[in-house]
Amino acid sequence: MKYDPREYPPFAVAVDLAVFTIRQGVCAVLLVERGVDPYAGCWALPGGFVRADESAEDAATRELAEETGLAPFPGHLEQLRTYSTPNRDPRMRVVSVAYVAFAPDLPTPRPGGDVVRARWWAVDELAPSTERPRLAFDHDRIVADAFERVAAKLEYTPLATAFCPAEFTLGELQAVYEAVWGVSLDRPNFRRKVLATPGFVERVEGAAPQVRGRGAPAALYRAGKATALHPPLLRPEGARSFRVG
Amino acid sequence: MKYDPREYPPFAVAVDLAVFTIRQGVCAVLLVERGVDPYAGCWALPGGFVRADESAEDAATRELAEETGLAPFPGHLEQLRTYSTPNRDPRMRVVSVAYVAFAPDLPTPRPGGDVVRARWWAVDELAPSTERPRLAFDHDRIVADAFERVAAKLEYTPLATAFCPAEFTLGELQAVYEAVWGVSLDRPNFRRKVLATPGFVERVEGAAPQVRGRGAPAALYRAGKATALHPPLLRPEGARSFRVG
DNA sequence: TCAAAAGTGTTTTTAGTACACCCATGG
DNA sequence: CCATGGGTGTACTAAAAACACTTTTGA
Repeated sequence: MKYDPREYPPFAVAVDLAVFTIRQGVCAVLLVERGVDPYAGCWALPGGFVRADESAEDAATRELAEETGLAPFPGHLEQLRTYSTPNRDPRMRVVSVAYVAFAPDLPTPRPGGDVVRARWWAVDELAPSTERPRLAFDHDRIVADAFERVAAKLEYTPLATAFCPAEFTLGELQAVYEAVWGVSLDRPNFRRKVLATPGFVERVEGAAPQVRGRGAPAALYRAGKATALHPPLLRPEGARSFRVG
Repeated sequence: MKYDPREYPPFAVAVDLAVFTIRQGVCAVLLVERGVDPYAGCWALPGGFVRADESAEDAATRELAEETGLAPFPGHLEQLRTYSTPNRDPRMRVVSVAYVAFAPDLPTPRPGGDVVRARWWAVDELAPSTERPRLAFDHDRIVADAFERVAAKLEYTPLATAFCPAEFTLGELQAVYEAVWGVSLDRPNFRRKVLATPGFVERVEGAAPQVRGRGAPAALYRAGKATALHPPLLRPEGARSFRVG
């Protein structure tokens, strides 16, 4: 490769975060309202520029801690993909590395910096067929890709546990699957499947705290050591899977 | 977001291509030998810088056509992930968006530009336990990630057909699976599985050309319209799946 | 005592596996 | 005529789906 400067035009590199959680049985994503142009007043994914001395992963981790106020972040963070359409940001050439985070129920973040407001949006509120907010840049596309990634990851990894607190019941775990996939699952079969998969969950000895409502007290589990599910827990036919835009 | 220039330090953005094919029943990846420092004499993935007016996808498509000499490229191209460790390129800050390509057997590319040589490397030649060539930058990591992506994609998409010519026999399709996964599959069961999956392959009327060796003439198929396999074709336990480095 | 949630059991259906076997072709 | 690859059939096994049922708690 030659050193002709025209061969490597300068780009700004940013990260965008699609942080998902389950609140009241509904899958939701965190958006912030932009206070400045471009797209002032629009909702956008939280994010920021990658600094000169850090990797995109570092930038995503840093922004995630800033945005949620929690360090270390208790959930799961992974790279989604990179968006690089030339005019996706009208100000300048910005390449954005998008990340997906799976979070247990977090406190609603306090606004700060250029952010006017921040709130959780149920994924249904952003679904294509509904009246939905206008998102900044290509963030509707990123949200759709991110949500599809979340739904797919639940099939072949145990990452549904990343939506739960450190100790959880099988009912809570099932609620994660049902919220993300938009279906109801057969409880006995779900239970058998989870317990039959080595390393998915580990039993925690001790009674279940009876703060979670009526019914018999449930056994508590924590996340196991497996990183993949063999065989996978495939979503049923009618499961939700939307494309925004 | 403010317009403080320190917030968006300049980066060079590059694409790297991990192009895989099946040759003589072996899965192989295309590498080029670098002629200039850094890493002169090392083998590297083909790639180049993203130009000011194109997306990373465009750059990958362009490089793929240049590298293989074929436009349009007959196989499948998809984004893998982005690598952004601060010192991955000693010259300057380079963020690289890596792509994976699935190719039918291509002619060995002619060198050109800064490339001294180019050749196909069997994935076994790059496996961790063997004496293997030193790869430039973090390309051993990218190759490993890319190969894992290929092996996984065969499970739940019909993209094995992208390794085959436009018309192919079920034996050739099975050979793709066996080469990538490093296992032998039961032919009757593989056949049933493929034919039972709607949209995986379509029958092509007409006889099979008897140029492919001995045995009875095989029926010809072409790729179907499905984009995913329901249910997936999971690799057996002993299937190959290596991490380089 | 009833609704809600946890947990167990059983039957049916489906998908996957492991084979044995015949056919067509080229050397 | 036999090795090689294509194609069919069939029995066995494992997993998934559907659903009935008991238990434990809070209201």
